[in-house]
Order: sequence, then C-alpha cells, then structure tokens
Amino acid sequence: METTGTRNASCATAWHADRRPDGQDKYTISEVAAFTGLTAHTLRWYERIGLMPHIDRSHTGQRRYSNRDLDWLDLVGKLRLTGMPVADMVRYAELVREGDHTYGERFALLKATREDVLARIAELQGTLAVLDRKIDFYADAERALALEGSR
Amino acid sequence: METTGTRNASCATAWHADRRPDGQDKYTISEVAAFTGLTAHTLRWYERIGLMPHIDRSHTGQRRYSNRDLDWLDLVGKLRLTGMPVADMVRYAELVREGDHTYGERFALLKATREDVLARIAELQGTLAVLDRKIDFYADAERALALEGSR
DNA sequence: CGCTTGCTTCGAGTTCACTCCAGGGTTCTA
DNA sequence: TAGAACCCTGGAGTGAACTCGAAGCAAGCG
Repeated sequence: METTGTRNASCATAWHADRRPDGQDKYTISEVAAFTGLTAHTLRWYERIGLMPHIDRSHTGQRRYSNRDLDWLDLVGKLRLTGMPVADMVRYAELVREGDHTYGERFALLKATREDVLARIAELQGTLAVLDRKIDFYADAERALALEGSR
Repeated sequence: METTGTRNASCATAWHADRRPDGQDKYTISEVAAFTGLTAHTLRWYERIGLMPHIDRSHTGQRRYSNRDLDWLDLVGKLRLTGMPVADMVRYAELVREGDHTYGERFALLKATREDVLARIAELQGTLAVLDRKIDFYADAERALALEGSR
C-alpha cells in the first residue's frame, strides 16, 4: 500500500537520535523516508537518476541504507535548498563515483556553489529590506485608519 | 521573429538609468523585457494569469507599460526569488485589485513572507557551513597530495 | 513599395522534480 | 499461519513555470 507511516515529515528537528551505530546501520526505505522527509518514491527515483551511490540490498532485494547513505542524503538536502538543480548534484555524485582523480573538479564545484549561496543570501536580504519597507507602510496605514475610526 | 534584442539579460546592474520620468513612462514589451530580464512571453503570461494589473495599450493594441508596472514587476521579481509560488503572488495581486479593505490581509501575507525569508536565510547559512567544512576538507586533501607529489 | 522588425493572440510544447499506479513478493505481529 | 503492513519494478502522470509556434497586423526606412 506504500503509505509513509510517520506523519508530519516537515519537522526535521529532534530526530537525529535514532541513528544506529556504524556496523548495525541498516535502514529500510521508509525509515530513511521518515528520517529525511523525502518519500520512498523520491528515494527510489534519486537512485534511478544516479543521485545515490549503489544502495545495499537484503537477500530478498530490499534496500538497506547505511549511515553513509544518510549522510549523503543530508548533503543532497542541503544542496537542494540552495536551488542547485538535481542534474548538477548528479554530476557531483558521478565525480565521487569516479574516484580520487576528480578531487579538483569537486573542489571547484563546491566553491562555485558556495559563491551561489552567498549571492542568494544577499538577494534574500535585499528582498527582506523591500518587504520591511512595505510592512512599515501597511502598519502606518493601519494606524491611520484606526485613528480615523476613533474620531 | 520575437528575439529579445538585448543579450545578457542576467546583468541586472547599471540599468536603472533609462527609466523615463512619470508622465512619459510608456515602455514597449521588449523594453520591459530588457529591463526585468523576463522574456516578452513571460510578461504576457503574467498578465494572462492575473499577476499584472491591466496594462495600458497603444491605439493599435500594443502594450505600453508604466513606471508603476515596472515597480510591480520589481516586487514580483523579489518575491519570486524568495521561492514564493506564482499562485500566491496572484493572490496578492487580487487583494491589491480588490481595494483598500484588503489591507489587513495583505499585511498578514507580507509578514508571513518575511518569516519565510528569514527562515530561508537561516537554512542557507546552515548550508554554507556544511559547504565550508567540505571545502576545507578538499583543500586539505589537495595540500596533502601536493606534499606527496613533492617528496 | 517592399523589407525588416516588432507586436498581437491562443494554444500547444517543454522542463523539472517529483508522484503515483499496477501487480506482484516479503516481513512482522497476533 | 493469517493478515496487515511493507517493499519491489517499470512506466505513466502531475503541477508549476515557463517557452515556443503560427498566422497575422503595424510601423519605420531606403
């Protein structure tokens, strides 16, 4: 039936407790879903498009995620909310798979991403300023109306 | 043929000069496109979905944008890069069209958006921290390799 | 006058990032 | 050992936000 048992995937806090110690780190797909806030569908899709390394399987073919996989998903989550397109993350994943000789390229990619993030923060701060000006305007208007009403 | 004459729409800086004074503020769609970095297609689409107020027309039916319209597009642009869905901006545009009695609702919407933006900035700063840790790691690896190479 | 360029409409097409379905096998709990 | 809950695959579907195309006016220019 494929329901993601746990409701309320939005609350990402206070969760990181139930990570099992390395060695016994075998999570089912729905555990990982609860953990990351992604759906099982999305996790499988990430794998299909090459955004995940090869995931371990149980003897019957079910996925068993490790702590490493969780770490990777964490990074992916962070990169995702910088607005990085999934295709770029796939590229990064490929570099990781290709081995040590891609260090330089990965490094460059990370630095470029860092610049992007800084730029985005600056943009958002600009937006915040505009928003604050508008909010002040409305607060003033509201006060003026209240005054008028009490006359 | 509908090409957006001016190349390099990304550089949004140093542009705000050619805004004509209020009264003679009549811009063609392609001028606005150059101005905002949006395409003419997108500008027409914004109008279709109700994201723009009614735009003036020339005697032959061509759009003539005003400074007010430019200001509105500026706000839309800012809101867009906070990740606000277009549907929400349409809602805001509707409130503006409906008149003064929607001040309260607009005010609330702006304040909610402000909170969103603050949250997003915080997220991005978290991401920045992760990125910086990774970048340090790669920089170290690079130095280690260089050392090894020079032995 | 013809040419080029730009504008018009409406509807269809594209891209991205999921999201869901059908039809089956597996695992846990009472 | 039954039944509920979970997991598998491949492929199709969805919603958001554009993006493009076709066919046809309109304006400026050599």
